[in-house]
Amino acid sequence: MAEPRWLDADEQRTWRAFFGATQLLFDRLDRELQRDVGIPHAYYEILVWLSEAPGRSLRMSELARRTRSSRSRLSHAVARLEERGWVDRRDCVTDKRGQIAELTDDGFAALAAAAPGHVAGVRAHLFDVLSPEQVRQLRDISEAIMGPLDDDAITAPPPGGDGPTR
Amino acid sequence: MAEPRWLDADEQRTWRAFFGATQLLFDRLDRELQRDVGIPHAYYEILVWLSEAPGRSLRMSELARRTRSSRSRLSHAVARLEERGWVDRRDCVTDKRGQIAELTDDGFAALAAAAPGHVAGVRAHLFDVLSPEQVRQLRDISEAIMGPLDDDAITAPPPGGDGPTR
DNA sequence: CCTTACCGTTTGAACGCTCAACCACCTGTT
DNA sequence: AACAGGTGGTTGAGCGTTCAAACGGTAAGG
Repeated sequence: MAEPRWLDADEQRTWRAFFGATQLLFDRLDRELQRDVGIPHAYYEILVWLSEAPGRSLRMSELARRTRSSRSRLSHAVARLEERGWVDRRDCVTDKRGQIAELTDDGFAALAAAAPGHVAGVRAHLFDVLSPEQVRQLRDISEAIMGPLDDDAITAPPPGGDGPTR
Repeated sequence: MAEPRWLDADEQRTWRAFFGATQLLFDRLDRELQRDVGIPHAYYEILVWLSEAPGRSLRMSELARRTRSSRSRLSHAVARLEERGWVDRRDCVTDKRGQIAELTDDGFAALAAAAPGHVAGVRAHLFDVLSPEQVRQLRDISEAIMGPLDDDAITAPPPGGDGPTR
């Protein structure tokens, strides 16, 4: 194990600010959504992706990919949304293993009711506190971070040496 | 409710990038920590704050404030860490309602073992993919976001903490 | 004192997420 | 045709977080 390279004072301040900002921001948005619509943000994302898809429907596996969710997580989530009557499940014709999730009219209505408030929250807590220049910077920074992580190898680490480091 | 001001194409791209980046980054760090140490990042934060406090101990309420956690959440978390033998609870002398959480030697050792890997992860997935200029920008952006959301800001950690740096 | 309101902390139920099975189906090889 | 290995999706147990309720302790006014 190599000697650790600690964060210097500047890096630590940046890290704490970044960590705190994202924690506060997403906590806040999640809480607002929970209060106004009664669902967590992850469920809202599912509704959004479905609403934007042709036929308001997507295969489970594709929906999982887009929401960056595990299949298991999505399965549980769609089950909940189905209980609420906001999503329907039907079999896939071309692949009998497949399931297709479709947004119901009630689900669409719920999303339409929720969206303005949520967008207002994103605007109020994010875009309104940044300059146009900073918004541009944030996009570049985010894409730089996302790039290396977005490899679809999000699953399991290679079975190689399992030393405590990594 | 007034007419919603939707996100334009640029804002949407920024929002999705930011959302995706933070989701991927924190998921990854959390997963690494869970695999290497067997605790979620929130628990790691508790250990860090305790290690930096004088006497390696803090009142529950103060610890909750610093970790931006609800009292309930912290209570559950400390109970778990206590089961593991990494934290002790004792009564507060000056206020009989109070409880004081103290990091045990085992807890300190666990943190010392965990920290290098975690810092390496933060470096690899965040700082190493950004230019120095971008790091500076990210700090400013984060502080701008955090400002309005942080109801009771946290003053810098008291001097003389003896913890392993983050 | 006694009351009333507030504060610090804990508790238990409900819920979302993770992880490790598991089943059904598809695909390629022989 | 048959089989092996991979893929799509679900299930249930276990854990962490939230929420509302509870309980003892403190503080301030009569």
